[in-house]
Amino acid sequence: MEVEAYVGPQDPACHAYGHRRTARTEPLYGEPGTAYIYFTYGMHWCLNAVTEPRDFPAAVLIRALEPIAGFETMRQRRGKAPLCSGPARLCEALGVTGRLNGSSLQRGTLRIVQGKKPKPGDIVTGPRIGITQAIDWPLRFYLKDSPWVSR
DNA sequence: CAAGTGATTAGC
DNA sequence: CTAATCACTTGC
Repeated sequence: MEVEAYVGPQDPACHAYGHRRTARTEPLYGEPGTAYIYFTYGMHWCLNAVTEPRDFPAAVLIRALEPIAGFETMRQRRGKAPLCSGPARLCEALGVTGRLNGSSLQRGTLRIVQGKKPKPGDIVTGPRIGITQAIDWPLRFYLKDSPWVSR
């Protein structure tokens, strides 16, 4: 329902800005379809999908999902609504942690698969949330009028 | 609105 | 080594 793009070495908000390559950012340099999962603010996990070929460090942050199954499990993990609206909320609901960092999102236990194709014009863009650099880059993409987007 | 929380990072 | 930062969430 909602993602943000972090588009590589030239993007000041990307963890791999200036080709920063450390233990944390290493998965960003991997195959497209790799999970990049990082821990932030001392308590939250965030899930990204690596998007570009090996050695070009770019990814999309998954910010919101439409929950379609496993409500009871997600409810137990989260304790409350919203279940999957927010990058750290959806990780908690799905049980996503650093254990899956670097794994394949195409063949692993956590997968991203083709869903309903949105109609032209249903996806809109806007500024990314929660960053201080390049805030004017319209790299947040979300489904118009969706009740599931985080904002 | 501010606090919580600890890994990560740059800079000595 | 130290200190600043942080792609967030919750509760006031």
